[in-house]
Amino acid sequence: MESREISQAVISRLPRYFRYLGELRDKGIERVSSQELSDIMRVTASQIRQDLNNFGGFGQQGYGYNVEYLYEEIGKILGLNKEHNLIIVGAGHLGQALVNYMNFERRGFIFRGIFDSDEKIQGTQIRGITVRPMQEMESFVRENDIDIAVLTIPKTGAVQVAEQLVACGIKGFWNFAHVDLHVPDHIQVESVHLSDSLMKLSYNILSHGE
Amino acid sequence: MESREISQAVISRLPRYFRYLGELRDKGIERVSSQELSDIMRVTASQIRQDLNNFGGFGQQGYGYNVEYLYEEIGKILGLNKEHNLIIVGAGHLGQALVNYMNFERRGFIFRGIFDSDEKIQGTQIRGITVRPMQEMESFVRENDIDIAVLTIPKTGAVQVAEQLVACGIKGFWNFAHVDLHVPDHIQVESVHLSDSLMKLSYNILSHGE
DNA sequence: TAGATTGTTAATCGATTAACAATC
DNA sequence: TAGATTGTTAATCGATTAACAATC
Repeated sequence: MESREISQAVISRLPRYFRYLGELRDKGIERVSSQELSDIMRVTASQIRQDLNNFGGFGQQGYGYNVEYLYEEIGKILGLNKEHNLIIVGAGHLGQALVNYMNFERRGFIFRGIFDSDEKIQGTQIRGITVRPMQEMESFVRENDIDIAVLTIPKTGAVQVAEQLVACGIKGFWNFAHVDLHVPDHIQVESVHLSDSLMKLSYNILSHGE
Repeated sequence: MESREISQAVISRLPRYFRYLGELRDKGIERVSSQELSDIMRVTASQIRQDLNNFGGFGQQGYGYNVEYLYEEIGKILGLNKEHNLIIVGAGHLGQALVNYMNFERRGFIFRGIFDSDEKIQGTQIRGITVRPMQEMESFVRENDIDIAVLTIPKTGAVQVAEQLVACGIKGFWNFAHVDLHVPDHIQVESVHLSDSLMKLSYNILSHGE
């Protein structure tokens, strides 16, 4: 059952719905119609209804959607009701910034281990978590039920590290290395290519055709 | 002239072409066909040709594309042949990480100023750049020909800071705050919503329908 | 019940892929 | 010239929007 795949375009929009619903909830608003949400979020009401109905009928005709309920349901769809165990590979500036960012933890994404090949920082702590040598990574992942590896290492090492982690049964990568990871189908990769993003901005800033 | 707008889907792929062409160039490879590039990049050859032809005929029948030339041309399309002056607003962990990341500078994105409302870090330096108080931001932007503002502040402050910067003539925002910025049409926003990205990964990790 | 608004089907739009004539 | 490969048009596919019957 549940044979139709839901498109990544839809999935990409869910966190945004989740965010706006959270804000409505925090304001104490109880119900919202697709049209009201459409006005706030600047997407069509049609798209909102279409998107939500991929996952079930969360609304009620003549009423709209219950904010609290829809918020909770989207949270569940996104897997935010479960804890995720993460490791971070690469304790440079970006790795440290991510570990220090509290909001991930609030959503159930818990950093369990930090790994780095630089001996000078091994043994130091970042937000109470010890930086470990790379040699310990594989056993750590196996023994601590790690779901997600965050790669904040230079691209040269990333492919090989990813291979190791695949062999240890990792489920997904949050990849900040500037390289495309090729992993088996059942393993997920979400890449954040910061320089690609900046280049896109650079393009859009140029005045085209006037 | 140049009346047709080029879709953001195409623009998003340009940095990736640029990256692969750079790698081919570094390997000393002189020419590449759309089919070869297709095999390496795992996109269709048709898409590559279609994408490139939005900007002009860079290839040659029977030969393919000259790697060096195409690399340079895509760089120009992305505006990488020009320097961009950036400021960063918010000198927290993420802000520091971005300032410290050398590769942006290599591509012509130069951090000129850092601003933060926290008096304790004002006056300190990050990679040789002094952290300034927010009050100095507007005049700094006006006097230093700043194109891009990188927002690494909490979402509560972001909207108001963005408004100020729009009034100072900023061209674009690289927005890491967890909020959607609404700015006039001629101003560009490229958002990096890290938690959205992580939630998407979380969804994809769940085993759906088996 | 009447009004409101969903869930869902149908229509449109845009993006991707295929095909092939042009041409190096 | 013959072979290769582009540039570009046509066909397909998928995603978005519109419309409306179902129903609370």
